[in-house]
Parts: sequence; C-alpha cells; structure tokens
Amino acid sequence: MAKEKKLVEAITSMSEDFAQWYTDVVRKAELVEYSGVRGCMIYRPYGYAIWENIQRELDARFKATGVENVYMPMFIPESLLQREKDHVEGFAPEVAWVTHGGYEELQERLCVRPTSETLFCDLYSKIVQSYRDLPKNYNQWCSVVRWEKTTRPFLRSAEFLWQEGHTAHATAEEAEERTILMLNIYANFCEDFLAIPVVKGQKTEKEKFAGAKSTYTIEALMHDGKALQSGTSHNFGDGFAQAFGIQYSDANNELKYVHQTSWGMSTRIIGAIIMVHGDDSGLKLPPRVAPTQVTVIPIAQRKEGVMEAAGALNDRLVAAGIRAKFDDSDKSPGWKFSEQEMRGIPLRVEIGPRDIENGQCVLVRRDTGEKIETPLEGIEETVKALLEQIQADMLAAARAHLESHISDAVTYDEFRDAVENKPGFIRAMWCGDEACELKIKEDTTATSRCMPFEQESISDVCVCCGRPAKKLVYWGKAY
RNA sequence: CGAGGCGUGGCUCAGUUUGGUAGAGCGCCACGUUCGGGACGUGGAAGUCGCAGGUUCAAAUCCUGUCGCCUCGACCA
Repeated sequence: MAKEKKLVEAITSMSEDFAQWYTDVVRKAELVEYSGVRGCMIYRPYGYAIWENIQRELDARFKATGVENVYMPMFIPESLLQREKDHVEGFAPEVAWVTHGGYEELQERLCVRPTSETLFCDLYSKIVQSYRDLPKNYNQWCSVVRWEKTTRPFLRSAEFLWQEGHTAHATAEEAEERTILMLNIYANFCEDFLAIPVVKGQKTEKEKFAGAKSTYTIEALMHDGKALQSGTSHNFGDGFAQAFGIQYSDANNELKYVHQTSWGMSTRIIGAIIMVHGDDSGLKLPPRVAPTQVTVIPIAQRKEGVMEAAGALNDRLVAAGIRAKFDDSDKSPGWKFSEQEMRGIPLRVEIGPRDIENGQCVLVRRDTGEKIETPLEGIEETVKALLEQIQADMLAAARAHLESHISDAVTYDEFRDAVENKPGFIRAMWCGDEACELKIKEDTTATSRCMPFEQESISDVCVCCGRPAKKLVYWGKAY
C-alpha cells in the first residue's frame, strides 16, 4: 500500500478503505458518472479520452498484423446462440433478452450480445469456401452486455466497451500462433503504453473461456495485492467450426474444418490503470495514455505578463506535439494543482513572475512529486524527455511492486499463510485436479490465475493434496 | 441471488426515534480583493424530500408497495 503524502482531502486514502478510494478516484477524476440503469455507466470526456487513446494504439498494433475491422449486429437470435453447447451454458445466466418489437412479441427472442463468437461463426460459415479465403483476421470495437449481479465502474459493468477479435485459420498450428501473437500484443501494449507489467500464462480447465480449447491470459497485480485479468486470447480449435459448419476445401480438394481464435481487451483495463498506478492524491496516468500530458498553470495570473507568458509556453508545447493544456481559469493555483493531481496528468508546468524574470519555469512530476526548475530555452525537448522518463519510471515502479508481491508456497500451511498475510501472487505447484482448485478457493478465496509460460518446479508435490505435481500455478485473490 | 447500508437544492449530509413553516456546509452566479499547495468578503439563484398509494386536521417523518444506488459475499472481462 502506498504511503505517499496525501495532497487531496476529497479522496479516501488507500490504506483506510481501498474500495472507497477507487470509487472516489473514479468520481473525482471525472472519468464516469452513474446512469439511471443499474450497472451501466456514462463515460465522461476524460474517461472516454483514455479509452480513445487505448483504442487508437491497440487498433494500430492489430492492423500491423493483418487484422481488419468489421461491425456485427448487437442482437443474436436465440437459435444461433444455442449452436455451441458449452458456450451457451457459459453465458446464458447473464444474457439480456429482447422479446418485443414495439407492441408485438417477437417470434424468436433476441439476445443482446454478451460476446459475438456465434455471429462471427455464422458469417465465416457463409464466406469461407476455399483455403484461399483464409485466414480471416477480423476484429470489432463495440459494447457488449452481461447482466452482472454486482457492478463496479470499469471493473464489472452490465454494458462495457471492448474489442473482440475473431480469426479463422486453415490449420491448428496457425490458430495457435495467432492466439499467442495476440496475447503478446496485449502484454507488450500493457507494458509499453500503460506501464503495467503482467504475468502471461494459460488458464486452467476450470477458468478457461466457455467453448474454448485453451485460454491464455495476462494478469496484472493491483496496488491492494489483488489480481486483475487484463486481456485474454483463446484458441477454439475446430470446436466452433464443427458446431457452425465452417468448412473449406484445401489444396487437395479435401473438406476441412477451420481453426479459430478469439481475443479481447475491455474498458476493465482502465480499472487496472487506476489501481496499478494511482495513489492517495488520485489518478496517475502514464504519459503515453494520458489524454492531457502537461498542464500549464500560471501563478499570480493577474500580474503583468503572466498570462501571456503562460499561454505562449503552452503554445510552444502544443506546437511540439505535446498534449498540453493551459489552465487559464480564475481558480487559485492550489486548486489547479489538486485538479491536475486528481486527474493524474503526468506533468505540471508552473510559471509565475519569479520564473518570467529568470527565464525559467517549474516542472512538477505527478509520479514522484519532484519539482524541477528549468530554463524556458529548449523547454519542448526537456518536457518530452521528462515524459519519457516518467513513463519508464512508472513501469519500473509497477514492476518492483509486482515482483515484491510474488511469494512461493510449498506446503498448504505456507499457502494459507501467504493468502492471509502476503497480498499478491502466490506461486505453488498443482496436481492438475480441479478438485484442488475448488478446495483452495473454498478454503482461501484465492483462485488459480494462470499457469505461467516459464514453468519451473519449486516442489514435487501438489500444494493442496500432496500428489505428484504437474504444473506451477500463480494463485491469488482476483477482481 | 444472499447480507448490510442508503435515496432530502449540483455534491456531501442533518432533520425521521416522538408527524406541526424544508435546513447546513461545499459547489454554482455577480462584483471586488487575492494567487508558488483546494484564498477571502458582500450579494444572489437553486429542493413537487426517488416514485405510487394509504393513515391523518396535518407526512421528508408513520404504513404498504415499487424503482434505483453503494458495499461485502457467490458468479463473470
């Protein structure tokens, strides 16, 4: 838990009440507002701008690997949803249904998409005939609806924004390759762009996606030591292809089923940004994702020349391609400082009479609070370099937090002790039996987060039952 | 879906136990003085007390129903 000096009274401190802290930050930073419908949130401009930056960057990374965007209907006929058995069973409990059009009852009710596998499958069954039609690498940006019992802004809402990629391939190998490729795109995106280090691995049978052959995940660690699944990539094998009849003729004119993948990242990732980087003063955004990177704040703004100098400084930063904003409101400087901090704007530039006289300004880092007096000459380059430094330092800080919150457990007593006293990931061996996962969850509320790709053996036996161990698993309490 | 909490100006809440003229702080608007960590003064606007019934001379307050929100659990991105 962070112990930085608290600068903003309006936000409950993390150590006092982490959940309330989260809610306060979300509200005070003006990311979202609650709507009249349970679990559906309003994205305010600042919150939506963060999502737009995420979209822009991810979209570019997808397209660089040959992905094309499409848009699917938001309604799925019930009969179509029911085509794949495991899939329906997985989603049925949280599906919203449309039963009427105007005053008339529909002859077949329509589900509001909780995810669009069935629609993509239906499409692929129509447009794929030959191996020459493959692969299909489609993605869509949309919202989906899942009638959740309990909701929280970003982390779990009834309607949420996401992208869902759906691909169809000629071979199993190619599908697996795409699945891993996308997982790596997510992981790299989190690290480079959001300064969030993640653990990559495979989900257990119990935790994998409904209908998938295998599910891969990136797991991030929040400030309170709880894990957040931040992106997933699924290999469907040819299960959906069989259920939906997606076949193609190969080069030898033999009829084959396609192999499919799907992968998604949602607005939940904004919750991760908040809980990985935030502190008691509010949000703390990495420069690359920050809608506003710099706030220019005039001091003693009614004094001769101050507003002009501050405005000119802001113009220079904007002209240099920095996302800078000039706070020329008539609030007091202290107020403006707090606003900048609550909103997590990475860098603040103060300029007042004293600075103007000395040909300088004062830079204040949001991540460390450090104040730096800097000459106005070459300020564009100074700020750019500092923003890069902040981005790098934020990743390093988050990585240090992650690494210091991973503990190993060999015995069940050690495991239980770790769940109670060492917030974070617990590495422990597992026999592969779902019964042990269930028992661990029952006893401790911790769940298997993933089987990391880098496997090692820290013990020969399962931490729970003592039978021979098959896999090293990361466990933890999760959102 | 279980357990708890809560709906009163934009926000946070008091007032409900014991029915009797709708309140405070913050915010907002105007003007002035301020300005290097949420400044101050003066004046001003703003509420069918979530909604619907009921009891009563009289309901924010009591009764019934209903809708919604938050937190914690069980389920999920």
